[in-house]
Order: sequence, then C-alpha cells, then structure tokens
Amino acid sequence: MWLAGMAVNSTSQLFKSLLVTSELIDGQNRGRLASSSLYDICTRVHDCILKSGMDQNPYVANKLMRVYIRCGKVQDARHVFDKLVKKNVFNWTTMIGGYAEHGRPADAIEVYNQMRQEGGRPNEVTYLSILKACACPVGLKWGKEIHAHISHGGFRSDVPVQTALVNMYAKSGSIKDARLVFDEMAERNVITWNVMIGGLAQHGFGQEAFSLFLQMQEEGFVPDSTTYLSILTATACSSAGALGWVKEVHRHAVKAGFDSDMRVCNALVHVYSKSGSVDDARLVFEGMLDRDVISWSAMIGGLAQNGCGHEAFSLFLKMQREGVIPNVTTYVSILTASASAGALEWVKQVHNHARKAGLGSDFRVCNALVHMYAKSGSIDDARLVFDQMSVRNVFTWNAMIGGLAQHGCGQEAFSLFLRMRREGVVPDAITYMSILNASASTGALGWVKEVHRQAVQAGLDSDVRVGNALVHMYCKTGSISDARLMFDGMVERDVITWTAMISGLAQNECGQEAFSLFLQMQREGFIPVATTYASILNVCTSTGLAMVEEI
DNA sequence: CTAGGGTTAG
Repeated sequence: MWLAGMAVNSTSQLFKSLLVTSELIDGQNRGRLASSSLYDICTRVHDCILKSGMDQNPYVANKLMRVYIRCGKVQDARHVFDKLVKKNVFNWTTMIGGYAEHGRPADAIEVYNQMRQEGGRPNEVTYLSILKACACPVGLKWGKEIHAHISHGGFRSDVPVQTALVNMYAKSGSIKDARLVFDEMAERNVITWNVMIGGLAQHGFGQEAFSLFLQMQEEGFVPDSTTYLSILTATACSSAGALGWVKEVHRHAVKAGFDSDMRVCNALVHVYSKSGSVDDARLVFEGMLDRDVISWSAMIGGLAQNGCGHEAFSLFLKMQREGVIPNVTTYVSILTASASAGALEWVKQVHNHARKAGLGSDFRVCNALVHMYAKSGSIDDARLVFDQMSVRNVFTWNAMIGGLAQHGCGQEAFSLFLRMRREGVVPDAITYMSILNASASTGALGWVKEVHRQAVQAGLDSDVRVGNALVHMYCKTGSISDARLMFDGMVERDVITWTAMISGLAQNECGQEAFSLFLQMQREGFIPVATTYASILNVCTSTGLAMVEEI
C-alpha cells in the first residue's frame, strides 16, 4: 500500500517502482507479501507505465511481464507481450518461459512458432525455456521438432541445452531418446547426470539408474543431494528386488555426508518403506536430527502400508505433540493402511483429528476414509462419509462398491453400481472387479454374465484383474465351462489366474484337469503360491496319492 | 540493464 500511495509520475520514479516491485517478487523478499497485494502493486505500476508511454520499451515490458508471471498472472503478461510492437529475444523468451512455468506447453509452442515466423532468433535460453514447456507427455511431438531446430541451430555442444533435451525426453515418456541424447553428449556436468539418473529411476529402471550413479563417480563427478534424491525416486524403488541397491545408495550417502540432509533422509524413509523394509526406514527416521511434515508423513505412511497401523497411529499422535501439523498427505498416508484387527478404533480417531483440522470434507481425505472404514470393518461409517461427499470420482465409487462387496452386501453394491453409471461416472477395471466379487454373495450366475457383457462393452474384459474375477466368479457360481472359456481366451494370465482356474476345477470335481493345468502353469514359467498348492492338494486327497508324490 | 537445464511424501 505504501507504493500505491506514492506519486509515480516521472520516468525515473516509474523505473524505481517497477524495479522495487520486481525485486520484491524475484528477490529474497518473496513470500513476505501476499500475491494479491503484489498483483495490486503490479497493476498500478502498469497503469503508470501505460500513461508514460513506456510500455513499448522492451526492457520495461520484460520486467513487467516477469512480475505478472511471478504473480501467476500469465494472461496479463501475455497482454503486455501482445501489445509490444517490437519484441526482442528477451520478451519472446520470457513469454515462453512463463507458459513453461505454468505447465502450458501448447501456448508456449504457439509463441515459439510465432517467434520463428516473425524472424526471431531463439538463443540457448529460449531453447531452455521451450524445452521445459515440452517436458511432459503431450509435449513430446513438439519437443522432437525443437530437437531438430537445436541441432541445426548450432547448439549441439551446449551442455545446458543438451541437458534440457535429455530432461524433455525423459519427462515426456521417451526415455530411450533421452538416453540417446545423453550418450551422444561429449561433455556433461552433474546436472546432466542427475537428469538422466532421475529419468531412469522414474521410469522404473532402478538398476540402470544405479549403474549410472556408479559410472558418474568413476568419471570423477561428485553426486550432490539432487543426485541422491533422483536415484531414490519412489516409483523406481517400489519393486521387491530394489532393496539391495537402495542400501548401496544409502551407504554412499552416508560416506558423502548426506545422511544429515533432511531431504535425502526423507527420500530414504520413503524408499525403504516402499521396498518393504520398514525397519530400515525406521532406523533412518530415528536417526534424523530435524524432521518436517514430509519426514513424519513418509514414516507414518510406511508403517501403515507395511501392516503396522497401530504404530503409524501413535506416530501420528507423537508428531502433533512435537508441534508438527499433519497435512492432507499425512491423512491420506495413514488412511491407506493395510487392514488389521482393531484398526477401526484409531481410524475413527484419525477421522476426528481430520474434522478438527478442517479437513473432514476434503475430497482426498474422504476418499481415503471411505476406503479405510470399509477395510477396517465398518461399512456403515464408510457409507456415512460416502453419502455426505458432494463430489465423487471413480475411486470413491470403487471404494464403496468394493467395501460393500467384501461385506457380503451384493445387492447394495449392485444398486450403487447402477447409480454410479446414472450419475455419469465411467467404471474402470477395479469397478468391474469389485462388482464381480459382489456377485459371490448372491451366487447368481445371471449377474456375472451381465457384468461380463458390460465389461466387454467397456473394453475392460482384457484387463487381467477383471479376467481373474470373471474366472473366479464363474467357478464360484458353478459354471466351470464359462470359467474355462474365459480362461482360455485371456491374452494375459498371472499366477492368480492360474490359481483361480485350478481351484475352480478342483472344487468342481475335475481333479484330472486341475492337475494337468497345474503342470502346465509351471511349464509356462509360473511359480505356484500357497493357495495353488492348497487347491491341488485337495484334489490329491480325493483322488489318490500318485499325484502327491509328483508334486 | 532484462530471459535461464535437474530437486524428496501421495
């Protein structure tokens, strides 16, 4: 407000106000002012600029655009940009960068193409900005074109530009192209390695990410905290076999002194939990000197998902005693616990906390509550939350329908399934899987056939989870021929598919057929699980000992 | 004078 009251009429004063404004936003003062009041100041300065005719000065216009973009008002920046008759490379780059920052690749590309049409020459910074805009799945087709421009424009040996290319390909889903560009680079820096490692990790190539991590050190590069964060990216490490190299990365991090870096430790807690070693996660967590809400949420989520719901809850209470306020993620994390006896008690308490924190009607929290209440045995509480929700998506419906199915309320699940469709929500594979399970309680073959027909119509019958449920349900409703038809027609089968078919056959007195399928599954490389053996052993007890010996 | 490649929870 102090600025709003200032008399801004001379050119020098105008510059001063603009620079002060932009420094407020760009500099260390960022965050001290609400963005609404920044925007207010910005529009006032803009008015003055217009009055003085300085709006055609590319330098002034650029400063103004930056400030608008930082306020989140890209449209206002575009307005300044469009009014600018003579644009320099800074104006073009700022506009493209503004769209990039706000995740608008199509608009960025539009400006970039306009620039080229009007004879503007992109420089390395322009390419960095446009590549950042294209670093998303929809950006790939444009990113490829820009790659060609860059190669022709003589930026082949520019490390930042080439790194941005690697990043663009990785983020837009074309990890192979990312690797191609990376391998062709004659010169790299730590950021280049981080981008490549992070890209591989995010695509689930944990092993490759790890070997690059070793290779970068052989070539004399020192990993920084970003390297550790990139390699520890959650998705890459969620697979079972990952634990070994997570421990290896951890050892490196300790040796390099990053075991006191909170962000690195947070990532370690998360990754250890994901790879199933909640003990290692706990060790890291307990060794931390500082913990933020992410540390607590990661540990709580890790415990919850690894069957330690009670401990997750007591940690949830402890974090609050230590003055850390849970956020939506904390609530969602704790509420995606695996089911365990006595969970309902603490779920209700978490629900209460959420209500008191004003998150009781948060969409994500409610989804998790419906899911968790159903899982921990209180279908009524699940329904209560479900009914009071004003917005529901397919996850909400799935949680409720699946919960009802598991509680043997097939009739109710089915009517909810019909209502979901009336309300225009499109069922996915999980919905069909749940509704098929609901048929178990009614034992009606007619339902299974009807749901099967609809799944075919929706093109979801080729989903292995839906197929498994169909095989299972056909067996359960006694139609072994339909089950076999489904089984034989499946394009993809997993160990659950085989086990469902084998146990269906076993239970329907087709011991011989069950046994030959049991042998066939192993010939095709599937390893039987406990349930598979249990089913096949049932057959053996009824048909004689010859088969048992073979097993 | 101005634009700037990578960054942890779900």
